[in-house]
Amino acid sequence: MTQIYNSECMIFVEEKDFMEERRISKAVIKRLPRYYRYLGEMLNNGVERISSGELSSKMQVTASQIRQDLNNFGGFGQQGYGYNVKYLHDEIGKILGVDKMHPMIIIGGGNFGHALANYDFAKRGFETKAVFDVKPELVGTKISGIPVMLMDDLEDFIEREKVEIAILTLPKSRVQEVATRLVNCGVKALWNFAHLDLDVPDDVVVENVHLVDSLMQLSYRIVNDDSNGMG
Amino acid sequence: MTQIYNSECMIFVEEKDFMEERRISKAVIKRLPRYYRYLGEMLNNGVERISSGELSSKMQVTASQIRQDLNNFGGFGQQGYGYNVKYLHDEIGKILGVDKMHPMIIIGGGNFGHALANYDFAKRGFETKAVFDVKPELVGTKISGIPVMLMDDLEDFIEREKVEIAILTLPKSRVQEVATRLVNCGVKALWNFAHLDLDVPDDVVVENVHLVDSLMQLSYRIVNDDSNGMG
DNA sequence: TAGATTGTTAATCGATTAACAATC
DNA sequence: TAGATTGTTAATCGATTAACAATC
Repeated sequence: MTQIYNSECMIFVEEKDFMEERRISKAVIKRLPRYYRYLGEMLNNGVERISSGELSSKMQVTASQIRQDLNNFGGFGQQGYGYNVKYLHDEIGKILGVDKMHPMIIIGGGNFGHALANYDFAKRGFETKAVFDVKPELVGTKISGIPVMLMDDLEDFIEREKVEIAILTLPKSRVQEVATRLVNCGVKALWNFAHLDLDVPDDVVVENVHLVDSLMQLSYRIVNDDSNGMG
Repeated sequence: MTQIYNSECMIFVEEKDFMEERRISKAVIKRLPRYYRYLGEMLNNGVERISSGELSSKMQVTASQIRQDLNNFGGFGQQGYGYNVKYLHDEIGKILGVDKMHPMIIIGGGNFGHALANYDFAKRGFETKAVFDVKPELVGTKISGIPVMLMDDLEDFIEREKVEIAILTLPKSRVQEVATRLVNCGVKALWNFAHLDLDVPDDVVVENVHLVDSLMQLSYRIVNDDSNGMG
């Protein structure tokens, strides 16, 4: 931050330094993948341009919010025209980092590990390089083309393949220990499916998928059915 | 709402009618399962009482927020003492509706359907009654004790077993059609794993688990590494 | 040019944090 | 009782919505 002189109101105001990025709120980041998805679908349907107003009614958010969200990252539209669908889609892709490949590994060869290995994340910029498990009988097998490896090879493999993301689908009791091991050998991001909050350094990114929490929110809304009043 | 007389400041203010529930914000509801989880763990560890201050440092949220959140639902604590862990845990359980059993079905017998069928949601108040699939060869088999059934039996089964929740793990192309079918025979809540926003009546509860969106948020945070500045 | 629609500032709304009187 | 800690009101902060000048 630098204090710069604002001639308009004759006081000093704080302004961002040139080149310093604005802090983007979590709420905005959460909405980006949804914009990306809708734009991707329009692109598939051959839609060329879209206004914030049209997108607004499709997505059930205000046009104002769409314009505000996008302008956190720059002006992607054109007055009187709107947004070019392909351009905007690709730009959001770059913001999200899905224009680059991110090497991933899955830790835990159970049901969820299996399901995630079969999921085609590759088309969105995420390539699953291996599934790690403790059971020696699984080693050498493949899950939809992805090799299963032993935990002994973890550190070597991560270094060799420059793994960025680890998907954690192991039992609660073993997750923290493995997370620490991963962090120690340079994994930047953990996608955590265990029902547990991980303790990792600040520079490591953790995204939790707490299914039980999600189901409980669903349950809350069933039980506390607010059909009364318009709130 | 009723206008009641406030003697203090000599004006009329709006007050909630007796029995009318306050609208609870989504942010609060989202935090409840986490409180429930931490309290459950303390309970297992034999902790009897906890203050908002202690819980605050354990959970990395402000004590103020904890007290505000809880007081949306009533006063569960005692001045000078704090909160009784078991009591608070059970009360939040009731608020979330996990004190009652919720009959569920899974639609889609693929990898995710399998993984979810194997997951023990039952201990948290959710009982999976059946897995539905289109493949006739699966019918009659069981997935960890849960029978696999044909889609033809869907409506009958839902009525007979009073199914409340349907877990949707089918291909994108078929989800909306099935969702509509479920809503038409009285299912109250959909737990949607398809990467698609469902169109259902307002009184039907939808909770989305958009894994790709979650992964993209992770990706955003890797790419836009904000190690600079303290924000 | 006139009409449309953005980018952006200002106004509003809601959520979080701070403060403190009530009370166990 | 004195100390602790809640419940709750007030202050602050941030996010959403509205409005409109800029401009294609």
